[in-house]
Amino acid sequence: MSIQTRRERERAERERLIVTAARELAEAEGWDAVTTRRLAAEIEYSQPVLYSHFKGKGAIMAAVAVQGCADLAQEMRTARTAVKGTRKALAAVGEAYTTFGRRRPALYDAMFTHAVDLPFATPDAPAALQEAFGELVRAVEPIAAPGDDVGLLTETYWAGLHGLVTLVRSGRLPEEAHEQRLALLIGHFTAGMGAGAEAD
Amino acid sequence: MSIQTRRERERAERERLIVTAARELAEAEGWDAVTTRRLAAEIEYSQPVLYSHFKGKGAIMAAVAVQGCADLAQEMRTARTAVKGTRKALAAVGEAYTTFGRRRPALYDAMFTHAVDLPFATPDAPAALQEAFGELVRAVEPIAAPGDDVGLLTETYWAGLHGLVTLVRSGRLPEEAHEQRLALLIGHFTAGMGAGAEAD
DNA sequence: ACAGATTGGCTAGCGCTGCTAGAATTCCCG
DNA sequence: CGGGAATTCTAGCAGCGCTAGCCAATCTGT
Repeated sequence: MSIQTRRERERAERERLIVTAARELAEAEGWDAVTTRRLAAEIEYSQPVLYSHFKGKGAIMAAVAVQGCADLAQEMRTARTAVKGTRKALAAVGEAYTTFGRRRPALYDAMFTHAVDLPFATPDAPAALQEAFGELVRAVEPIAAPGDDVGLLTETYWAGLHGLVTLVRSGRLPEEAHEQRLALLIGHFTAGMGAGAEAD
Repeated sequence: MSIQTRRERERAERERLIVTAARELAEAEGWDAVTTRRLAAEIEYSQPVLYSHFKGKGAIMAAVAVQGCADLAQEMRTARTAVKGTRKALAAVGEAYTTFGRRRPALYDAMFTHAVDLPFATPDAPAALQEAFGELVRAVEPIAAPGDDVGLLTETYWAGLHGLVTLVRSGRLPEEAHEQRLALLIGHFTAGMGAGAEAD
């Protein structure tokens, strides 16, 4: 039994190594540079080893994406709990989200841009995904009007943030006015709130 | 001179043929199916002919994207002028935009998702791009508050629409509640308007 | 402790991609 | 009708994701 567990442990560690190498390579040189040959060289094994861990390159990217979601969730939580007030919390989370997307573009692409067959909006989505979405929900929920569906409202806010990130990153929108656009988005989502709800 | 012009005319026609074939193939089977070999077979020429017209596959996709922008601009204009009232106009354009994105996903990807080196937010952007954005501006401008920068507000609205389209299309958001999310987005963008501005 | 079974990794290769050099053909003009 | 220019095609390069089949190291049963 000890031998079995040791092997499983080593195998799990190698799997972690693959995912880490893929993420680092992608963040350093973009996903185009992440080829199975290059990745195999990076982990100092031959190509077929990758396929004994993952079904293919897409599955490796999916694993990186899940890891990235955990990172994003943590950054959003930190941002949200660092400020006081519902309006500020929504802004902080929005800021954290877009900053993440612009600071770690390759990771962001794996998570939200590239086609990747992960279950997303279902109960059997990976925990990290649900955590990240949950952070958004916690920020949006306080600004929802009485009759609003919080889930749908969160998804809509998410879409706004995602649009800003992707359009800026792909050069469709100039980078410089990003903060102003983000402020506009947040402003419109908090416009319906009661005026005296908080002391700014 | 007559011969020269005839050749140029034939050449221009073949270029149109390439772009059309690329668009149709992409819309029928996705961009992965649009290989240079396949495209060459489709137009009944050999591969290198493509490279005498375009710098590479990316340039062909860019040409398709520009053509798509013209289509989108027209559909948005039709939608906008078909209704009366600023709020309804904004909704109609948003609806037209997202419908376009979901009805012609391959075209939409070439325009707004895939990396393509087209000048976007500059004066030397292709006319079709500026037209499409101009249609958005015309719909957003009436709902802008006095101090607002209309351009930035339009970009923000665009980002919201783009986020909705891409997240739904990639399976990150369930398709069914799309209309409700769109209504939420539009609602928040028109929330600041004076109540009696129009008769619904 | 040793023979046989099993696991696991590697070499080599398939079919495909975007793209291009150089041969071959076609066309125009004198 | 022949020479020169423009144009198109054949053939191939390097690299991609992925996999079949061999080979060595390891574990198991006696």
